[in-house]
Amino acid sequence: MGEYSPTPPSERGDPVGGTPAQERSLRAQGKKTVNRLLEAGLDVFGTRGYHATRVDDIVKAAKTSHGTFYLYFSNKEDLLASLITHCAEEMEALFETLGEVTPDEAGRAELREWLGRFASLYEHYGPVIRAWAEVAETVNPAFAERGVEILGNFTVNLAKRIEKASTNGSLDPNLAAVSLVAMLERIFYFVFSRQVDFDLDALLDTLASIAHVGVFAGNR
Amino acid sequence: MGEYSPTPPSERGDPVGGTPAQERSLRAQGKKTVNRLLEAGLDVFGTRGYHATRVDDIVKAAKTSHGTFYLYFSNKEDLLASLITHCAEEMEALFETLGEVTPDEAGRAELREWLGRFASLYEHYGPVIRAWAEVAETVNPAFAERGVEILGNFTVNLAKRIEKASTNGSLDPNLAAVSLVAMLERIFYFVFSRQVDFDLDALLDTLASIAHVGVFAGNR
Amino acid sequence: MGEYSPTPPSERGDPVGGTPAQERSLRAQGKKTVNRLLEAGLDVFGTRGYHATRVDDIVKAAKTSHGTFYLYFSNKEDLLASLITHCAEEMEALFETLGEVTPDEAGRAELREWLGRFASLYEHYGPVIRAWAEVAETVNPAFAERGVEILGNFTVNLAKRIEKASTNGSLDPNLAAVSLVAMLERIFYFVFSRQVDFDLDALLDTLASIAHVGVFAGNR
Amino acid sequence: MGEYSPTPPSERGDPVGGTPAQERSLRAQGKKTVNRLLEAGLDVFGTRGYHATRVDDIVKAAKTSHGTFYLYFSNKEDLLASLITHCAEEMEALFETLGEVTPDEAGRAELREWLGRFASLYEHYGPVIRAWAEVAETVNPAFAERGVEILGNFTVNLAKRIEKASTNGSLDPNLAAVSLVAMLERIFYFVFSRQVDFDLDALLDTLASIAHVGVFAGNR
DNA sequence: GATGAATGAGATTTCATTCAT
DNA sequence: TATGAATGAAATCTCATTCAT
Repeated sequence: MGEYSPTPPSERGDPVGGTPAQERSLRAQGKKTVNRLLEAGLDVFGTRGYHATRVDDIVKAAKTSHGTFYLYFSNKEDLLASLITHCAEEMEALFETLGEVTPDEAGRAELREWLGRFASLYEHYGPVIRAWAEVAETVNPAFAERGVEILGNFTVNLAKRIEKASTNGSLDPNLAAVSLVAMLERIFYFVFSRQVDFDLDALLDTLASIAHVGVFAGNR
Repeated sequence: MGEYSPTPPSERGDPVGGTPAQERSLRAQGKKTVNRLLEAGLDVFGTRGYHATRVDDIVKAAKTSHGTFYLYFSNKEDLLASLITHCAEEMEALFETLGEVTPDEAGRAELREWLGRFASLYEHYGPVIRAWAEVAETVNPAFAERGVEILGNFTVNLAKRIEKASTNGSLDPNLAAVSLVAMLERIFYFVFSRQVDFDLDALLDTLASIAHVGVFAGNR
Repeated sequence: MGEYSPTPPSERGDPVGGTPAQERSLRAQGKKTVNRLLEAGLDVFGTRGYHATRVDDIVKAAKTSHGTFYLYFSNKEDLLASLITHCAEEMEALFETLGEVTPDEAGRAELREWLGRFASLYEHYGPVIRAWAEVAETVNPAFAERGVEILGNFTVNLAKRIEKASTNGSLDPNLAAVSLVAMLERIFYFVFSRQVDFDLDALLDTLASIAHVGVFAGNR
Repeated sequence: MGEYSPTPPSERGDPVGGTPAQERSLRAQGKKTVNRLLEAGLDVFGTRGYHATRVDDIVKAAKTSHGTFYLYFSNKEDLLASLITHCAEEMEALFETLGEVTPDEAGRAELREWLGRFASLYEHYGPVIRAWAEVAETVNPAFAERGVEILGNFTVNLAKRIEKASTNGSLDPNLAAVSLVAMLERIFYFVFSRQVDFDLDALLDTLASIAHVGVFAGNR
């Protein structure tokens, strides 16, 4: 399985803190704390779901205090925004890594590899991606815009390749691209939230197959 | 487009109220109130999302009072349970209506029709379906079980047909079935929550195409 | 001493509740509670000062709960706004009651009577008037506007009379009017906040004298 | 206009720091920091009001840190105390400068000059004077005592002169003195907090006139 | 059957103050 | 001497739920 290992925030140069954090200059200790909070947030969003998690949960998971939380983030949504920023970067990077998808076995393999990397990313950032969608719809239009931007870019890209590959007239490349992304988002959600219990490798094979044959005119 | 018109609760014989309601026998006025609350709930869940809606929102939308709400439902979750019951019935009925999917044009048309009906159902019950997934994951395992039951039944069903049609070895029928459902759930969510703006008919054509070619070994 | 008895909110037809209260329809009990809160607020502002009073203090004084407070007012400032509305009405009414101020003894008496009424109003609404000024400067410009409007009206009025009476060239009627009002506001503050301990009647005599002789060209 | 230029703390030999500062001996840099904090405090009290300013605001305005603040002052009140000490000294000095107020034009001019100096002082120390009154009432009786002491001295002084000048029986010299001070405090507050927009020279003329004619038996 | 009123537990948020470097 | 980091007590505010009419 083609692995893609999402860089945890703590291993990057500059953690992106929330609004209050950006108005201060952070030293090493401060950055460490920001990261602890980000990771705690991701963790708790994953287990309790974004809406159900209270700032208190995050603070406990990060072994720090309420006061400290508000030193770096203006609220729970602000922390989510930071996570989204990180996640968005990873997604954009990932989206660039999809090579050409030919109708032969090589094309299928390319897809399969890429799906594996996507699954890895989703395994890590799933809670953020789900919260992102929820919040985009109801709370903060800015999140929606960023999402549309990223998905849009990828979709356009994907659509071009579909167009090149496809001989199927009833298949709109753009719609097909979005449909694929939708499928991935939801099936990974099912898998990683343990609502269904599947063998991941088999699933990735199946997804690659559906995509390859269904939209890239791949040989069966 | 093959239309499927989900029966609104108000047009059925017996509205399914929440726990408190079931312990009493409702007269005409009571039933009307239950229905107003159910529809208000569905409506508000749609605009604000399940977690963000407060009992107060529902009560205002239904033009009634807090006291009245608790006369018929024990809490917000109880109201969701009622909606889920309705929705589950509709889904089960819908799932039965998928005929045989042959590799030829007729099979594609069958799929296409059925997708249209699913879209109609989703358009109405989308908020419930989304809340269902959210809540299943975190709040109430009973919801998860009911979901697994329904989806499981359908999936098994679908898988059998895929198996019959498919000649593609790398495609696990069960996984393919779930993947299809996942795709539909998410893409309809995108569409009906207006996060993307598509022509529904074209989308349904595309979805039918992907499914037909990708998993039912349909001709291109 | 000419007494002016400010109508307590509870004796009026319609208590002016805060923003949340205006969105609901209040029954008798609700109105009673609004009034209890308003009076408690006035009371506590008086003893602790606006800034130092916590919602908790008001709630305790009104013998009700936090929840109830926020049922009728959106915060402490909102309650102050209500009190200001009441106070502003009383002030406008009071300002209309100043008759002509002639240079003779009758004029002095007229002033003296009116000052007594002002003192009474200030005794009741002092805490509001002080908070009004504080908050106007820093928190909410809307309060400032209302204040300027009321004082402006009165000042213009007063200035006209000063102009009629005065033969003193170096005395700008408008400035004189504002100066008088300033003097009253502050001296009453000193007196009623017990920062100085004076005989009120003697003080009113003195104030009447200063005003009469100093700006109304009254005989000594 | 008779100008009185209040010595800024920074130009004096010994800045009066707060309690912690007095327990240590300050070098040049320390004194500079104390002064930066004092001036920042005065500045922020002016714009946000004493109660609404947080230590954080002062610290930001002084371009220093929380830690540093507490190196020199034990809290916000302690900083106010320092400012009050400075202000009190200036006021006492100012109060000594009022010469004899004769009924003729010279007396009026004397008053007018002095008022100009008072206005200058108020322009600088207004925020302190206002905070002083607020805090005296509710927080710290020591402030009240100091205020009474200063105003008392001045009032007694002023009262003697009023008594000498006055032939007006209904005018209690003490009360008249306090009333004058009250008038000045409030009208300068109005002017310098920009709640009203007046020509300062004209205002001073008017105030001088009211005081001269109203309490010093001056000729019109 | 219906409603507005009331409640209080719990969540969020602020901020003065202390601490380690 | 200076500073950013951390803390936690206390305040604000929300909202599901119960109650009296």
